[in-house]
Amino acid sequence: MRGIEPIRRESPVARPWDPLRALDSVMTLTPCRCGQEIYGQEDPAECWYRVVCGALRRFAVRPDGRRQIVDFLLPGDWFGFAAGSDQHRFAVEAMASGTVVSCYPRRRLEMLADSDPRVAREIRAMTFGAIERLQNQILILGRMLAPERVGSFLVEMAERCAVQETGDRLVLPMSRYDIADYLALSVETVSRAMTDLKRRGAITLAGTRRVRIVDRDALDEGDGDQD
Amino acid sequence: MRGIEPIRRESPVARPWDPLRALDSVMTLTPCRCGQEIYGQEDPAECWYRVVCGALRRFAVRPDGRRQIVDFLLPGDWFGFAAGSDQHRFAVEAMASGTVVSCYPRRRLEMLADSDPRVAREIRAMTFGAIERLQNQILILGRMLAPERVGSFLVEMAERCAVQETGDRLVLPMSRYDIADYLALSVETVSRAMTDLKRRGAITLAGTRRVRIVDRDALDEGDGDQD
DNA sequence: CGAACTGTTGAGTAGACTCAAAGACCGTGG
DNA sequence: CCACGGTCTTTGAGTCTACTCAACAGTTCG
Repeated sequence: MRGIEPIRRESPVARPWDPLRALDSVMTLTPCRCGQEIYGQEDPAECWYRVVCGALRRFAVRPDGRRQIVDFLLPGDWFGFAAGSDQHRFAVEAMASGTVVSCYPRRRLEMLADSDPRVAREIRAMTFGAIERLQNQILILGRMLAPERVGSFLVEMAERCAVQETGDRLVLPMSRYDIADYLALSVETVSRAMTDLKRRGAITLAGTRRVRIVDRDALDEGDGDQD
Repeated sequence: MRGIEPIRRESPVARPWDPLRALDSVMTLTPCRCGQEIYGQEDPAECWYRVVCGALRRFAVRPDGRRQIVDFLLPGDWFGFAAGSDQHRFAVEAMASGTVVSCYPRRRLEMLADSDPRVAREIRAMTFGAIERLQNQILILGRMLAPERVGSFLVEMAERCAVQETGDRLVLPMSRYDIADYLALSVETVSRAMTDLKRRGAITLAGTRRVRIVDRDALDEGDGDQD
């Protein structure tokens, strides 16, 4: 079972009390095949989820059939808390084999939060994390040029994957199609932008998903005007 | 002092306990001139805020000088809770004269939340509201054609302003420039898209900010292929 | 080994951006 | 009250980016 060990985003350093430990009692683990649906668009929202390992995509399908990805979910990320409503607005699917998520019955979790302020704090922290991801995506979508968008996307992924130790080497868990549907670009444009960044010397590629970030500033400042 | 009466988004119907009442003790009211800054990008995040009346924009300014608006804030909306960090990532400015916001010291609010689960619930509800707005903006930015984006933006504003009673009549609190910076379009394109939707019969305009939605479906299905 | 999927590259087109200018609207001050 | 300056808004002309359609290379998997 290599590569399926749980990963905690926050390193488990001397913390007086681990909120996740307390939630373990109401949690169930679910392993997923690649492409497997966790829940569908408009399914009832009965559980909150947390990525243990692997990667997932959260998306909506428009009436015209176009798919729009709203979030990529990595180990440690929470998802599935529909805003107030009892219904999901987006579907969630595993992008990698060996993905495992933990499920927390919503009612139980809310009861726990009512009885223990530390759980409530943990829930606040998790929603703030979700807000940060959404804001980052909006900033990325606000870029006008395709290489800028792809570049800042790579920077965000690098930060989320915490690749400081790996020397800015990064393995993308998603396909070009996924990136295209996340950035609101066509696949061809994503591919061209990658080639562009490579030719420009901002990144190097080993295979299609193994990216090494060479010039971080060139990436998120856009393809810009520097020489 | 006409037009400056507080507006609650949730109608104050028979609700056993009003969480906002409990927060009033730590709250201070701040009236703002049009264009006035509530806080700046990277200011320390000491307070959370709530819009009492008026309208504000939340935005970032890029290194290249372009402004990107991340959220429009209307009466009842909370803002200013920076994700975990002690620093804001965006600036907030009033868009209308007669705007009033209420400020809640962050530490105090968190202490209140720890001692009263109903306050914690209220905070959860408010963050879910923020998440919903961000997701809507991502869905809008995901549209490929300018008239689609402007159209779905108008639908969202109509829903947020709760114009059911006014017969789909809507007064935009923001300029074309603000809309452009929200939709990641140029001002000219926003203007052309408006004229387009008008010519198409999806909306009518009285002045520049008074919009009447005639054909809602034509708006958020895009400019589409129907006839 | 073939089929399906993923990824890259090319050619042509359509939509959005920039630059430019003119018209509408607003608040101010004479 | 009206004239004025400034901002906001609209429209036009030309350029450029990204989309679509198409073909081909590389990979994975049955």
